[in-house]
Amino acid sequence: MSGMAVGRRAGSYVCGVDAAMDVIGGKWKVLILWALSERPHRFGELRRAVPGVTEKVLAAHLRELEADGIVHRREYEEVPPRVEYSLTPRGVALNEALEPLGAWGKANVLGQAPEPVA
Amino acid sequence: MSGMAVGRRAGSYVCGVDAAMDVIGGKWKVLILWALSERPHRFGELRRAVPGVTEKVLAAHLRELEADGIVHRREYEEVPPRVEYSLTPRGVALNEALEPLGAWGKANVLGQAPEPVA
DNA sequence: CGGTATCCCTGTCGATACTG
DNA sequence: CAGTATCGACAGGGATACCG
Repeated sequence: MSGMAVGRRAGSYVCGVDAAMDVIGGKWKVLILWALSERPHRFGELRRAVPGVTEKVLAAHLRELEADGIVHRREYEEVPPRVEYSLTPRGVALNEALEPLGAWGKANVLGQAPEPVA
Repeated sequence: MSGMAVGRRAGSYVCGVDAAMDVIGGKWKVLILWALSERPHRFGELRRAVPGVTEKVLAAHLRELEADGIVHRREYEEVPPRVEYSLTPRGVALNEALEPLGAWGKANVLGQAPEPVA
C-alpha cells in the first residue's frame, strides 16, 4: 500500500483541485494537518499523534508542508532541543477548505458500506 | 516526485478527510471527477480529457471509482462498443465537497509563488 | 529531543501489444 | 471502440541505526 503518485507537477495543473492534491498528497499529510489544527505540536507529539508514521517520513512531510507555506517551524534555542510546528494562515485556510471533504468522507466512507448512495 | 500513497486502509481511518483521500488518492482521479462533473464521458473521451493517462491506469481508476460508488458505468449493447461513465449522486456530492479545496488550490498554489501567504 | 543516513520493499504508474 | 495482459521503471514510504 505505497507508491502512489500525484506528486509535484509544479505548475502544470488543470484545475485547483489537483494543485491542492499535490500539497496534501502525502500519505500522512492530512493527519498532520488535522493534528496541527487543534494546537501546535512538537516533533515527538506529532509522531504520537500520527500513529504509524516513521521519523523519516514525518520529517520529510513536514519539510514539504513548510516549503508549501502550510506549516510554520519554530525552533527554540534551548538546552533540550525543542521545535514546535504550527499552521500558517494558509494552512488554516487549507484545513477549512478540507472540512466539506471530511464531512463527505465521514458520511460516505466511514460508518457504512460503499453501497447505500441514498 | 511521483508515487503517492494513501491507499486503501479499508476502515482504519482517523478522520473523514483521510477516508476521502483514500477515494480520490489516485494520480488522475480528481481530473476524472472534474471531467465527469461537466457531462458523461465515453472511455475515449475521458482519455482525451485527462492528458497523460494511459488506458490501463484510466481503466483501473474507473473501476475503483465505480467500486466506491462514485461513478456509474453504463454499457450500451451496440455494434460499435460504447460505454458511458457518469457521476452517481455520491460522486456529485464528492465534487461539491471538493469545490472549496479547488478554490484554495487555485488561490494558493496556482497563479503565485509559494511564499505570499497574505 | 529532534532529527539524518542507509537500505530495501512495495505499489503505482507507464509503454506496448493484443483481444472482443 | 473499449478495454485487458505483460513487463518494467520509478519514487515514495518503512525499518533501522546513528548524530547534534
